[in-house]
Order: sequence, then C-alpha cells, then structure tokens
Amino acid sequence: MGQELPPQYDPKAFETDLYRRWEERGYFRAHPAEAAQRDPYVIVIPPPNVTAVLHMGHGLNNTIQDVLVRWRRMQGRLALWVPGTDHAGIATQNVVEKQLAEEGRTRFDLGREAFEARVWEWVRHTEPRILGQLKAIGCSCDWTRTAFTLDERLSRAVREVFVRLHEKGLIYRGRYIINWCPRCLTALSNEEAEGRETDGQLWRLRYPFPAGTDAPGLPTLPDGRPYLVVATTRPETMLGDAAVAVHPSDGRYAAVAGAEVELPLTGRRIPVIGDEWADPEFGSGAVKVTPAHDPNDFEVGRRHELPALDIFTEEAITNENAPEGFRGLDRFEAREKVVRALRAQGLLEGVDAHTHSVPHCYRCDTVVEPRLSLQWFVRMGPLAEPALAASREERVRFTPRRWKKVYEHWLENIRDWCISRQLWWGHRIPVWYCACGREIVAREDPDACPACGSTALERDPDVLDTWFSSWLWPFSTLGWPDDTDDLRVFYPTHTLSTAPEILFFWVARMIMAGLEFRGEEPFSDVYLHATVRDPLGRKMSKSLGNGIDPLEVVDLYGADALRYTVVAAAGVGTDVTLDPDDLEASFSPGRNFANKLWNMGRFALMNLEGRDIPPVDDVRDELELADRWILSRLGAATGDATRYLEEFRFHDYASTVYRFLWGEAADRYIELVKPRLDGEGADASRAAALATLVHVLDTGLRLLHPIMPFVTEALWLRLPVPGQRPESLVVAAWPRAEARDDDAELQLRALMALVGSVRTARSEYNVPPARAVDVHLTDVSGPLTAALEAEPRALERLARARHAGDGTRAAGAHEVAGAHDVLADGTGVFVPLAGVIDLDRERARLAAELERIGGQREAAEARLANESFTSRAPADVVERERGKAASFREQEDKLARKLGALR
RNA sequence: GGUCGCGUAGCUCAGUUGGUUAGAGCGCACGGUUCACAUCCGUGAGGUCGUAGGUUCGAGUCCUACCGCGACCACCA
Repeated sequence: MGQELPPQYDPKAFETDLYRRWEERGYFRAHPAEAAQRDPYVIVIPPPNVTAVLHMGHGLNNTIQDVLVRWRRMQGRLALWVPGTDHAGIATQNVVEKQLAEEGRTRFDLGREAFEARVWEWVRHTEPRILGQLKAIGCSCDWTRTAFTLDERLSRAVREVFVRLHEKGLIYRGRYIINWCPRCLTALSNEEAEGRETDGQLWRLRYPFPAGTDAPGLPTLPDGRPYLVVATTRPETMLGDAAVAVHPSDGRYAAVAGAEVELPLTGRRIPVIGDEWADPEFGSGAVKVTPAHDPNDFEVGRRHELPALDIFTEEAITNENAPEGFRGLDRFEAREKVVRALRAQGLLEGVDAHTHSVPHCYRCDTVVEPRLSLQWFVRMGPLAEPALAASREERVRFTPRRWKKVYEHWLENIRDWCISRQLWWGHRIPVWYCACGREIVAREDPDACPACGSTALERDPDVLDTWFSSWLWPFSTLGWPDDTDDLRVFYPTHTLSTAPEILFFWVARMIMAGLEFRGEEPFSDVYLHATVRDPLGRKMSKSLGNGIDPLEVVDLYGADALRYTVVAAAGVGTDVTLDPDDLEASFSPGRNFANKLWNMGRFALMNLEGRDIPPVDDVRDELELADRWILSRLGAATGDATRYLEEFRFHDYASTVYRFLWGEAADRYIELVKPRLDGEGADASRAAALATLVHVLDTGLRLLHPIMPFVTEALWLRLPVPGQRPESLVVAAWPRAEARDDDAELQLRALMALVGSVRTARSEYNVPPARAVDVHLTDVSGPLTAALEAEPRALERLARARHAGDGTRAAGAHEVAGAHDVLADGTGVFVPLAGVIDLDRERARLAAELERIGGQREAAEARLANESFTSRAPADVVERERGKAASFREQEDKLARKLGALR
C-alpha cells in the first residue's frame, strides 16, 4: 500500500477529485431542519465584485473564512457559508464602458437596455470564473445558496427596504452639495470620494469695492478702490460666488459689512456678509462664498438666502452661468484662464504653495467636484444609534480590537448617505413621477397615478448605490423579506471576515440594516483581515501590476500551499507581504509542508501494512516514554490550536500545528520509534508505537484540515484509523485536548537536550558522521536517567553516540558547547566526548582563526588610528569601521574562551 | 488638525500579566548517499530590540519626549 504512493505529493492528483467528492456528498450543505440537533454557525461571504477574477486578497480572506467554517463544522456545528457575488454598480459599469471605448463606442451609443444586456453578458462570463476560483482554493460554501446582489430575490429586498425607509421618513430627496464625478457622470457618497494629499496652490484674489466706497483700513488698488482679499484653492469657482463672508466680530471689516464688492470678471455685485464660518485667523479673514460648489458655502448660503449659481455642466465644463469668454471650458482650463485674467487686471494678490486633501473618485480616480444636485438620501442618524450601542455593548466585537474605535468614531459623526447614482447598472430607484406632481414610491410597479389616474408615469432614471444592496446581504441572502426557515435558523450569522477598507462602506451599514430590519445585529464578530502587499509595501492591485493570481499559485504549488501561506502570515494586526516576482519564496514553505505530511503518511502506511492497529486506549499500559511524550505534546497542540482559533489568531494556530507535526512528530517522535517499528524488540512495543503513530497522525491531520484540507484528506482516507469513523475528514470530529504527561515531557526534554549537545559537539569538532562517539555523563539528573533507561536506543539513533558511563571524566576530555544547555534545564549533564576529538588539531584550528581575526581587527584599528582616515572619510564609513573593529574584538574573545577550554 | 498602528536577525514576523543567556520561518555558511521525505536531515553565524530619558531589584515589554514609516478621519477657504 505504502509503495503505491509516490515520494512527492502532487496536489493536482487529488484536489479536483476530492473537492468534487465533498460537493457530491453534500458536506457543505446546511439544512435548517438540522438546527434542532446542531448549533448553527454561519458566515456570509463578502461577495466579490463581478468586475474581475479574484486576487490574493480574496485568497487570504476566503481561506480564513473556510478555516473557520471547516473548524466549526468539525466541532459538530451546523456550519453554513453563504456564497455569492456583488453586481458592483459603478465598478462594473466602468469595466464594460472601457470595453466599449476600445470599440470606439459609449454606453449612449448602445442605449440603456442594450448596455444593461451587455453588462449581464459580462457577469455571465465573470461570475462562474469567480465561483470556480473559490472552489479551486477549497472553499466549502453551500453552493445551493449562491446569491447575486442583482438577482430577483435580492432586488426584492432592496425595494422593500427603500419603501420602508421612505415610509419612515428616513429616505428623502433634495438638492444638496454632493460629490460629483465628472468622468463617471454620477453622484458619489462621502465615502466614495477619497481624499488624497495633493500639492496644490492657494490663490489670493482681490475683490474690489465700487469706486468711492469708504473702507478705512483696507488696502486699495492703484485706481483708489479698496479691496478685500480672499483665498481659494479653486479660483475658477469665483465665477459662481454669491458673497464674501467675514466673521461678525472681526473689527477689520466692521465698516464694510453689508456693503457690496464687484465680483471680478462677472460684472456682478455680491454682498459682504457676517458669518461665523469665516475664521479671522485664516488668511485675510475674508472668505468667498460659492453655495453651488462647496458644502460649507452651501450652508452659509442657506443662512443668508444667497443664490446658488451652478457654473458647471455635468462634465465639469463651464456653462452659461459663467460670464462670456469663460463658457465651455474644462474646469482646469477655466482655472488657468481665470487666474490669467485676474492677474492681468491686477486682482491677483499672490499664490502660495498649498498642500491639501483633494477628493478623488474611488473608482476612476478623477478629481471629484462638489456640486449642488437633486439626489436621494438616507437619513443616517436614527440608524446609527443602535449600531453604536451594539459595539459599545460588545454585541458586535472587532478583531483586531483597534477597529472598534474607528467604527464608533465614524458612527458618532455619521452623515446622510447619498444613495442615487446616475448610472445604468444597478437597482433602479422604485420611484415614479406623475405630471400632476405626485411622487409614487412603491413595492410593485404602479400602473397609474393614484392621485390623478394618469398612466403616463415616469420612473426615476437613477439606480441605487451598489452598497444599498450589500448592506442587506446577511439577511437578503437568507430569503428576507419573506419569513423563511433559513432566516429563522441562520440569522444572525456569527463571523464576518473582511477587508478593513470597507468597514464603513459595508460592515457598519450591515450592522445598521440588520438592527433596523431584523432587530438583531447581523453577526457577533467582525474579523478585519490583513492587507496583502508586495515587498515594497504597496498594496497589491491590478493597476500596479504587482498582483498574484491565486489560480497560478494553485497550479504551481497547490491550494493547500496557498492556504497555508496566507493563514500562517495572518498575524493579528500585521499585513501580509508576498512577492509576485518570487512565488517560490512565498509559497514553497506551504508546498514543502504538504510534502512533509505526505511522507509522514507514507512512512506510517509502509509500517502499517497488513497490521491491525489497536486504538491507543487499548495499549495504554504498553506505551513507552516516547509514546507518552508525543501524546502529551499532541494534547498541548490541540489545546493551543483550539484556543487560537477561538481568538482569531490564525498565525499562532498555523504555527502550532506546523511545529507539532514537523518539529515534534516527524523530527523527534518518528525518529525515536523507528527501531521499534523495524522489528527490534517486543511485539507489544511495536503495537504501542503503531497505535500511537496512527493516533498522532489521525489527530494531527484533523487539526490541520481547516488549513490544508486536500493533503490531509488524501492521507486520512488512507490511514487505517481504528474503530468507526466518518467517510471524510470534512465531517470528522475536532479533537479534544487530552491530558498532559509532565513527567514524560520533562524526561524527553532532557534527552533531547543531550542529543542536541552531542550533535553540536560532533558538528563543531567535525566528527565524521559514520563515527560513533562515547558520551560520559556526570551529575546526571533523575529525568535524564529515566529517559536514558526508557529510550536506550535514542542516543545511538539520534546522535550516533554511546552512553559510556557516568561519573567519570575521561582524561583529555573537556566541556563542549551545549553542555550548559543541559545544565540549565536542571538535568545536570556533563558531556565529555572521549577519544573522538583530535585536541591538537582543534587547538591549531582555533589558534589560526584567532590570528586571522586578530589581523583584521588590527587593520581596522590602524585605520581608525590614522587621522587622515578619520577626518576625511565620510562619517558613516568611519562608523562602520568602528563597528567592524568592535565585532572583531568580540569574536576574538569568543575564540579565546574556546581555546582556553581546550588547554 | 484629530485618532490609531508600526519600528526586534539580511527578509517576513513571534515575543503572554515586566523576570535568567530575546525566538521562529525563509535566506546564508558548513556537514550529510542511515531503506518516509534533498520539497529532506544536522550544525552554525547573525540582533546597541528606532533614539534619548524615566519608573523598577530587574524593561524588548510600563511612562514621557523625539525621529522615521503607515492607516483612518476632518468643511479650514
């Protein structure tokens, strides 16, 4: 049987078949009826955008979710992982528009219906590929529940929510300053406008008063007119100014309050108003007011009933509200032209360099234009309160903890949510307008106006923000608004694992929606996973070209290797660094680990051939020291692994299992028991070793299965585990931590320290591998004595050494490095190596080395003593030289001590 | 401007409530044809724990300031 397995693990030979088997057997399905017996555990997937195939960030996040789901499933929970995808309104529309652009067309050439059809075509192409990727990395989703934010079921939920919020007065339509993307031609929410630090300029403009105005204390133009100085980062907006504001208590301007200035270039006169918004400390203390193009100015304008003059078209081209000569210009051309014109008229006071945050469209990176616009909004205050309480009362917990504060801060300063988008791809706003003025908001498309009976209704052309469907995901995927079994059994869900950058976009809003529409927070734990970066610390992205394709990794190294790598790298609060140009460095450790397991399995199977393996409990009395030791270590690993999973400490979980299986089970235990398996000694001893080995492998594979489901399953299915067991690791029981055996651990630790000492000595003194050495021990402690008796072959097997007696210090013997380690362990060992070391040769070698280092040190010191070197060489070179000299001195000390020990 | 995080070996990171000689993986060097695995085994080198103070018998760990990097938020024109 063992011989059938090749010496290398080949993921390709197993992964696809195993996954198909799992799916066919329905292991990933969760039936609500079973909830009576098994406690549900539910995760909803953060639905990937259908814009493109998955990247490494998805690989990381979905592996983490799969680890959690598989672990809980093994614990006997009714585990459900709901998969699906997001229509990603603006992002997907952009992708398809880009494709059209390559064909030289725009969406307007196609028309709305044909364009939507075109996007659907793209979705039908992308969605299956995304789902296929998730399967390729082993995600154990319940695929019968696959959802899409734009499918009929979820669209009903969206509509229901819109209508309900509208009925409650929490959705309203109004003209406000919103963030407008002149490239996407749509409004954006505050969150979708990302501020970017930009080196810009601050222009100081002069607004003159009419000739003859008496303005004591103000500067004057050469023609005698007094003027005000206002500062702006967007000079072109002055074309839409409605006033200049000064602080009411600002004495400098008391005389001109209520007067009018002549707005340059426009021929308009605008008032000087008193408003607390003006900060006397900033610049001149006077600020221009442009109600149609700045949110603050909009508020000032409202307070003073100023006109809001919109000077731009949707494309940010100056419109007819701009004066003659300034119409039809792109906003940045307009800026230049305005500045030139002002300068020509002597109305430009100056320009300063100015670094400030400029909002950019999060989808196309165009500078966003604040703009007065008629849009739909959600009133967020009432929704935020309960969401805030959920966090404060720890009904929703964040991992890492620090995100709690970020979340709460956002909610405490919540602003209304602009939800209408001037796009074609998305959920159409369920509002109809009648010529009679009636506005109809309805769950079902209306046939006629309830007020006037007219059938000529016009539907609002806009669609909803894509997050307006995402925020319902935890319950819309379970059937809401219908009262379904799924909803009753699986809501609320338990863990939400996602990227920190969508904490506000998605997580916070889901909590608000869950509380509002279900009366319960949608999940109890939020795990914010690491960001995947390249070695330069840059976030992986398609545009930078530094991404890694998960499928390529699966193809080269296997899904298990990918999963192991990202889970092992997922320390709490740190990012994951992967090198797209060196996949080998990033993923070979995972592949090697899978191969190590494979060979542990091969080894076991070769030795098990044809034998009946008893349960470990049946051979308790026959267990030897090594057996008791590895079982104790297994207990420790099981306890640690479980605790780490509970605490979302994935890195610690992964390394616990890794160290146990490789460092202890393979490197130590298997090496220790080889003689017993080879047929030396009694049958009972062999039986005990085999039973232990099988138990350790069985349990170890269970512990590792959530991370590396494929290789563990491939081996487990072949492992002759005694007794009854399920047909797959997927549904096997998660191990319980067994009791520790402190005596066994202490003894084995002493033995291993001795082995280490001997190995160190052998290596340092170049003892040929084939040559056995005698080891003399003095002051041997109880644990070590016991260990040497219990494992008489250990020294020979692991260190090619023979225990040549206690208490005698052979002539010419000396202490070797490492012996102190044993002493520190409380086991009191002295390890002379008699007769195997050529002390003369060793002394000569050390002396030569000492001389060489001494020469280097002297050279360095000579350089440092040379004044022309220290005064002329660059400081860092001198410093380095100093460091070198010091390090040589240290090395010399070390060598001298060693040499002294040999005399 | 506010809030938060990070600086430990060449690289990526662990370091519990302060406690002997600061760890792991990778990389590097040296040595290995033992019949599970060279995708392996063994050994080793390499660290002023960002800087400067402070608290303490004792600080990588706690406090203060500073330097550097990063994130998020914010209407300062």
